[in-house]
Amino acid sequence: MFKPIKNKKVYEHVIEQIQNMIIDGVLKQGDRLPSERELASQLNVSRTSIREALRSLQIIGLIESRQGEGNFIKENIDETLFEPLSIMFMFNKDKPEDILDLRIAIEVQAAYLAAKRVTEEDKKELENILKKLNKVEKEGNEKIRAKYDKEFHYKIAKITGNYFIINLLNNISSLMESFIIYAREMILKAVDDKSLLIYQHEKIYNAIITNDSEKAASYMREHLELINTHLM
Amino acid sequence: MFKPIKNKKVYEHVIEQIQNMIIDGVLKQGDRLPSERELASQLNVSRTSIREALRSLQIIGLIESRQGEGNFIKENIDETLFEPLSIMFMFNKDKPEDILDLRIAIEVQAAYLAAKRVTEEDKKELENILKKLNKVEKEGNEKIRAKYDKEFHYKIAKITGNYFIINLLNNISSLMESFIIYAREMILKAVDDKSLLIYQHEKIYNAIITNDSEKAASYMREHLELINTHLM
DNA sequence: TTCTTCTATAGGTTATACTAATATAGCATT
DNA sequence: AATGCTATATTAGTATAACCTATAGAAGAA
Repeated sequence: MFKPIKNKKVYEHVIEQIQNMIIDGVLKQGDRLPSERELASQLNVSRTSIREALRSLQIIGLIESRQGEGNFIKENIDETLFEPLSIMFMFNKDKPEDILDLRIAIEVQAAYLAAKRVTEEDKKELENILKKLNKVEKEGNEKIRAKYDKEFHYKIAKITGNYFIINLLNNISSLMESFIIYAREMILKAVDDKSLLIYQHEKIYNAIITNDSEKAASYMREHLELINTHLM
Repeated sequence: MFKPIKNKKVYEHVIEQIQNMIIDGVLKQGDRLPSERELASQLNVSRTSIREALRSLQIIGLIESRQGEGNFIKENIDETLFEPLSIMFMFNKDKPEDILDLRIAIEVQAAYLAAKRVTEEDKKELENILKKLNKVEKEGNEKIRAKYDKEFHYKIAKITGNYFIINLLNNISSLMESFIIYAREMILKAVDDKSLLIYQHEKIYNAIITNDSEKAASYMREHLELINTHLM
């Protein structure tokens, strides 16, 4: 008979409004929001509520607060996922290897899609990275080796053009580095037969440039499984 | 050469302390935090700062605020990723199909791992779901069909025991449902040859119960690619 | 016992005052 | 003309106090 009154929290309303303004294109990346006081008066709520909303938007990576300047829609939202993934990792600390399996999921699909979508320009870039990688593979410097290795995998993700894949891979890498320090270097040291790694990279590369998506995926899986077994 | 001076915001300190208490095991899932006023006095900061910290922790899904009761460490953090993924989706609205490729990434790996880790009990459960699915496939009700279809895929993710995979799949499903309403029903309607779907599900099932991870992965990919093409 | 009401305490919201960082403009020195 | 300084306005960051609202549990009434 009697209808219940509204319930939603004020700060939730504020979050919603700002999100909508972004969806509708009123606010774009890099734009500055009205000042907290102005927002408060425009929405007719207290500045505290505005701030709680802004704080939330900041944590999920949507805006950036700069004291003395204002609140801005983030240009680069590549780290959006990092915090939540870290949280999941925290509660999952018994099984850190799970993150490695997630990485395989992403990278295998990345290789598959890359083989389908690779352009001529991509092929050249990928070839360059591979050449550099093979060159330093014979020298001693682990760090440089790790750098190009990372670049190779990252480039493949880039070729897919899939924002989620690029982003997830980035975040997984960050997470791995935070928790398993120097993971990559350790892995590379653990693998005795360096030429095996070179060979695997080349197989992946060849599959991608010949648009053989199935093979690209399975070679990538083979490559990452090898690395995983050495990590355990 | 010159190092920047410290700056950290007060609420960031608060967040850090609470996170550390969780990592160190002082606070466990379901535990109640001290009241806001008590936290404020214990940490010697204002309640405003405490609240901004708590609000942030709430948004990333770490705690839950219940008015009149208190703030609690979340029991079930399955929705942790949803918000950030939505944000990414917002900025990526030109290419909604990217989420489908991410889904393939997750599910292909899920099938691969499931084939390796499946137990006898899992096999029975999966078989039951498959039987129900085949049964309703011939009847008309799309909704029930969609329900069991979803259950089949979810069970495979569950078998992996990988928290990230289960969680990501959940979130991707939510996201798909939010943005592509009734996606699953639409897909099922679009695929003329129902028996093809049955056949694909059975191939995946057989690969998993015979521990053939390679085949499980490739059949799963085939299955999802078919669905994707019908969605575009 | 069962139901209602009261009460203490929790989070939710507002208002106000102050602190700290930043950009800008204007002025002075060189 | 370039640099350095200072005052000022504007912004976010923090603190405090008061009050609103939801909840659980105690107290009381039936």
